[in-house]
Amino acid sequence: MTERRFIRRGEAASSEGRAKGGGRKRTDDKRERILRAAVKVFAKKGFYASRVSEIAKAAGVADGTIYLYFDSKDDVLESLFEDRTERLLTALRTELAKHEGASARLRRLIEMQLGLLEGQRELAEVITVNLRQSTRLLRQYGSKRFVEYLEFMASVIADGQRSGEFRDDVSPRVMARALFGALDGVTLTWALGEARAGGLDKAAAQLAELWLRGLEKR
Amino acid sequence: MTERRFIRRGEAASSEGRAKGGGRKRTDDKRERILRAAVKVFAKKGFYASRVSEIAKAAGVADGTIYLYFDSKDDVLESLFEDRTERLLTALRTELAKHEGASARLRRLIEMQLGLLEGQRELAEVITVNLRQSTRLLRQYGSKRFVEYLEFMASVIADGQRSGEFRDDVSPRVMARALFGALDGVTLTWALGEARAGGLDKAAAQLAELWLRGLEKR
DNA sequence: GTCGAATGAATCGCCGTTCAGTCACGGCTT
DNA sequence: AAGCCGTGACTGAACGGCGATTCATTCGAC
Repeated sequence: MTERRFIRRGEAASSEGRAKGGGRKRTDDKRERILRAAVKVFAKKGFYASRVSEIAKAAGVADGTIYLYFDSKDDVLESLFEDRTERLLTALRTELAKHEGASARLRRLIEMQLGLLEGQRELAEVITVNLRQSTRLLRQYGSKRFVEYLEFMASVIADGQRSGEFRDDVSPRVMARALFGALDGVTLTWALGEARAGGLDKAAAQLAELWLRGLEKR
Repeated sequence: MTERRFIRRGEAASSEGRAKGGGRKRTDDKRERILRAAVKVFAKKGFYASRVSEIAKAAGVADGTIYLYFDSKDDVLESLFEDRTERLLTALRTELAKHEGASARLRRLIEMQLGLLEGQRELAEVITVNLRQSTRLLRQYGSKRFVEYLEFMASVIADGQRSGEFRDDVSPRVMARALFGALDGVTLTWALGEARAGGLDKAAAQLAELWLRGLEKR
């Protein structure tokens, strides 16, 4: 009911520029343009109130073209989410590898999740709000990537317990969910509110402190 | 665009029972029946995938009747949310008044938010998931009741800071958002997952411990 | 008989999706 | 080099289904 068809991934690294004579080859570049447009539109009006034709217009593409790259409107949201979460996850893995100790890593994780969104209010809004709008996404218990993300958070905590840095009388999974929820809640307020610069960074510092103290073994 | 019409609130305390000869007077009782049915339907399929006719059927009422009590499908969700949040808030205010000290009160708050939902998986699901589905609800920065709820949480924290129990280098508002997010995240997983009995209670204990340690002045 | 709550079939506008047609490209033939 | 095709990406008007909402009608209570 929702296989992704046609799509060729990674290919010709898409040198981004419109280049010379608008090619006639299907490009990942176009797929990306659609995703970017979708972020804007979804953020402004929410998934259900967004029209496919609006996304098409914003992407500078015909309505039908969207269906060459995605199966359905739902698939656009899902792909968007998968795609961006994957990026975040990759960035996190790379970055956290540079740090020693569960505390430092957890702090960095919090800073990064909030930090990356600080400059991307629209994306933040789509992820926190719209994710919950596609029933399918949630029913499947979140997409694979999302579960992967939570498991990653849980593993950071579990590592800390194993090394003796963190209390081991709490469930890493529950803590991961709670931490994600906390970050998500703060982001939501920020995105829907004034979204003032630096707001998330300040929140990140406070939250990191709170969680580290809360998890500290003593 | 969304004034609530016709509706008579609180009146005749609705003695709940179907009573004798199904009256021909508009009753709060019927309104409540519709809300209860809406919880079930929304929980099962999500707000957008739910059909007004399904709610009507579940409530044992004609489609059109719903429009005698609510302005629109959106209004049903909004009313549901306002109504239930108000109940929770009232219960919380009463309960917390019985406890001395910000720590005890915060712990009780966490236990209650999770505890009240423990027996009401469907309601939990509607509140955590569906709330975010009505763009309007969110855009208005959450309903009045929701803001009220958050302010209440923030005030518990602020009290603790004033009394010297909690660190005062964190923003009560940010912490309230984060705490709500954490509880919400845990509830969401629980509601969508196995929802095993006692799961939320256990989570409540862990979360309370974590937050109290994190907020503790030292 | 009057009032108005309740009904539920019919309406009607909307919007996701389709698909017949267009057109750019690149290879092939001459 | 110039003309000719075949291919398939792209287009966007038109379709079709769906479901929220309406409202003419029913009927119970007083």
